[in-house]
Amino acid sequence: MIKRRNTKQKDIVINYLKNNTHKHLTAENIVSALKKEKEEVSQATVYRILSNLSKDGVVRKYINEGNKCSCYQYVDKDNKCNMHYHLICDSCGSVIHFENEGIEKVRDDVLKSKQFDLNLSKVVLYGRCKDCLNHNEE
Amino acid sequence: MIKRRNTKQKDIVINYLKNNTHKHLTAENIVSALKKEKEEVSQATVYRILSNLSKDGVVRKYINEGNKCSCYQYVDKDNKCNMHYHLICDSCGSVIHFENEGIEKVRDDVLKSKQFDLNLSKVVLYGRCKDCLNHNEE
DNA sequence: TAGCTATTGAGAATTATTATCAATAAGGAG
DNA sequence: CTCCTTATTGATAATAATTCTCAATAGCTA
Repeated sequence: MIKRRNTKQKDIVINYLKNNTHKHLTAENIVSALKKEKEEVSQATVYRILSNLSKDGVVRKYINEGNKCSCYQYVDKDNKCNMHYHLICDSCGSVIHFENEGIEKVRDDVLKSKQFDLNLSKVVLYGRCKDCLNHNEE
Repeated sequence: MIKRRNTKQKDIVINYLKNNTHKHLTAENIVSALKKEKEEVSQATVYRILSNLSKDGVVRKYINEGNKCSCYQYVDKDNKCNMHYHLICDSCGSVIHFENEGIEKVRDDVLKSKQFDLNLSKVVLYGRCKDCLNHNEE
């Protein structure tokens, strides 16, 4: 395992993420926000830091919520905003938020049988939304 | 809604997908396989056809199972291979297959409350695998 | 303080996917 | 069957998110 060092740039990025736990931020969002705040962190470094933080479980990476780029969010267990799930329509790409306790049962099963700790705040499920079921539009 | 036309190219791609329902194929996989079979379908067309079929629900698109490119699979309800779920480790990217009936309860709830038809054969859940929980490696 | 090496910055490189646009062909109307 | 509208195709350029390169810098540990 690689030993991480604490750097000025890493602090800046983490700090920004901590102040925006209610948002899903892209790497580009972060880069331009920091530029506006005159914080000096290069784009490549932001990508690298996000990649490391994601591996370390400090931030959560969301892929494909309609966009083609990934979003990141600071992991904050006390934050209500983290505790919704996402339904994504395979047909039109729309995203619906929902809450459901059934998935917690799944988590227990997975943890026991597979020894896999399911991240409940990052559940993304696919299917077809009401509109697309009705008119089969695109 | 756009009216689709039946074309030689579309038939070729669908046919190939139907003969490989047990695999998760990338666009590139399909292009090169068809080239090997001397079938004449251009790369751009394969991408377009896959995009259309995905919107029409004929194929299922999987994003990010460790790779950076998307995979496609023909939707075949009688195919056992379609009926497993995926656990993806946020830390190391490894993919674990599992089966669990608990998710079907979630599906019922979502269908009732949100009128969203959850695709049970495309459930991808994130978390941390046993190995990463133990040694926190990357 | 010295030394090892993780990290950074700037820019180039990579690569999956989409857009462009003229040519072709599907399929409905007459 | 023929005409006509327009979806589709192919070749290629364009796009854009992310990764790579590599020399310079700066954490950490001894």
